Amino acid sequence: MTVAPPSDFYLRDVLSLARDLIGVRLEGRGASGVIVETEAYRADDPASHSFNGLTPRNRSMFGPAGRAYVYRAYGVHLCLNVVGRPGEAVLIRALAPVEGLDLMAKRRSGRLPLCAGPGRLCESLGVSLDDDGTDFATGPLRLCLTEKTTGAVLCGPRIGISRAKELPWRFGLAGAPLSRKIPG
DNA sequence: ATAGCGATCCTCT
DNA sequence: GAGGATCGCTATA
Repeated sequence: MTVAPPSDFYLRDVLSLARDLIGVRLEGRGASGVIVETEAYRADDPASHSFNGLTPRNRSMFGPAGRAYVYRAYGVHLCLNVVGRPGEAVLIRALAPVEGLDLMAKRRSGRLPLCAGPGRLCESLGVSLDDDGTDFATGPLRLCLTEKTTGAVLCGPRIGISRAKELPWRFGLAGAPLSRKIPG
């Protein structure tokens, strides 16, 4: 039995949301994993896709909370976000694989790691651009609070951005398979 | 271990 | 026309 987060789970400060998504299970298309790494992108944040206002690409960031914002990065990979308050979102950067490891490996053509990295986990879960705007309670990708994994949560600077690099808005579960180690 | 680089293409200026 | 919220391969140490 799975329990979706209450609707107000997403309607708080995005830093708090990013921190609390650590340990939550994400399932999609025959595979699942526990979220172990996230990044927060705030409305007043120069690194956020929403910083310059509503555009066709980022419209999901201004839509209802608790939905997906999926975009293509570097013309190659996909990245998956959880939408919070208007203009705010949490990038899912790594999962600890739980179910459907065979399917993940097949989707990844055997390349490792399976889910450490935003592009990798999208490939493992079969995320597509069509998932943009879908609801995490009822859509093809679901978040489950059941048996939330707990542990020490570290934070450090975000990865791969050129602006607001210094802000410690990346969160990771200690000891988990992260995309990159968090110092400290 | 770390660094460099190409892939690939869409979005926004 | 520039520049990515990345990844995987290659080279050098």
